[in-house]
Amino acid sequence: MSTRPTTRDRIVHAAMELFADKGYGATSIADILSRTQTNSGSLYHAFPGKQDLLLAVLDAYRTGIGPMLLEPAWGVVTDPIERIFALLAAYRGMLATSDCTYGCPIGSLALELHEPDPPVRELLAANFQAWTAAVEANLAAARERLPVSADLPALAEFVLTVMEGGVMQARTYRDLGYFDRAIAQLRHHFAGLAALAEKEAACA
Amino acid sequence: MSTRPTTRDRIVHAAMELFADKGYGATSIADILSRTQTNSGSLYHAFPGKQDLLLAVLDAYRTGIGPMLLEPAWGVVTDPIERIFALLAAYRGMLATSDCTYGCPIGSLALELHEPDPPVRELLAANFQAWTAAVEANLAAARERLPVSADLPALAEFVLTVMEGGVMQARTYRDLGYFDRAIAQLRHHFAGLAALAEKEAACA
DNA sequence: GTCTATAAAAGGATAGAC
DNA sequence: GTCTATCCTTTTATAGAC
Repeated sequence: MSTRPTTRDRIVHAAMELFADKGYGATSIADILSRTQTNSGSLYHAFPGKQDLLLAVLDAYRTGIGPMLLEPAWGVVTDPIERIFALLAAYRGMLATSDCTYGCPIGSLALELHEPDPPVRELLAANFQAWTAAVEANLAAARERLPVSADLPALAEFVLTVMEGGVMQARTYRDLGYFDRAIAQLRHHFAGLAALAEKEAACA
Repeated sequence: MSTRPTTRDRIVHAAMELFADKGYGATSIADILSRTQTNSGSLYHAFPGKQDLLLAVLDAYRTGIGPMLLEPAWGVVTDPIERIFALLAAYRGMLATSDCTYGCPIGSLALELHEPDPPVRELLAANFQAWTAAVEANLAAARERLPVSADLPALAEFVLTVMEGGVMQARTYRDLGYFDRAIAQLRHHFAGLAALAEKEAACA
């Protein structure tokens, strides 16, 4: 099943790391070649140009969101609301082990690329969508604990909103406290929704 | 009072626009020279290098936050909580008139620059801090309408969190709805806090 | 599919006259 | 303080042998 990675895969993997670490524009082809110990001929054999490599990277993030992000985060957690906060805790862990340098690579690219070509923008959006869809599925699983008026898609988007905004501040201040306080506010938000739902249940 | 702008000021102004429009890395010195109709000698006479120009831009944002952002946004609004949402509405307006392209220039730079030199990072943080301080002042003015347990600095940070996260998604999807729904969730959050505060007042 | 060599352009920055 | 001309490096990408 697990055969040795192709040169193409090694290049994509190195590009993922470098784009996350330095940004797309600040990563040169030479950086990628040096990290993978390949020559430009190999890279341009696999990809027409740098932007196509970006597309491959964004596609890898999108298809990897389950096995690389969600499944590890949800290992032992089964409660759907807690799974949402376990996902957020995974981002906290990445910030923590990187000295508040590594946040959300998709968010960084989304704000770095100001006028991305349509295919790039679509893949950025597809990544966000896959993320919020996973959150929304958990919200749906906890439907009875939320007010009937709750807009689940909007609430799932809001979780992403808070994660990205918290990551941005934690990175800027190099202080995990900014992320933690954002998540704490989100906890309060969910607690308020749960209280509303209980009140509704009592009146039914 | 208002004398003709110096060449230095015209360069800073052009750089503000271009950094917001294309990003720092994607803006070349030649771009700035062409927009200001100046020559490289003038730019390098005013600034040692490109990064120093970035510092001047970030400083201009910081000192301009009152007259350029807060005061216009707060023109007719006096209620402190509504002033917070008027500020958010100002960002909505900028997104709307730019086809969801122009969001928060500070946030974009904060995520574009992955390892900014300390002075750059400090100015990014100072911009965030000035913004949240203005929000926090409004929260303090509405102190009696918020629960005694409310953490005003954390709540002010949360407003920034939601704004930045909402801008990111609106820009990525090129859809203002993502921003609007984030703000609507924040409205609910404030409504919940107000309800808590009223309950407290009744029990006192 | 991978190698070396190199083209072709763009980038930041400098020199020195005026 | 502004002008022109230019240096030097980096960058993306290509050519063609193996």
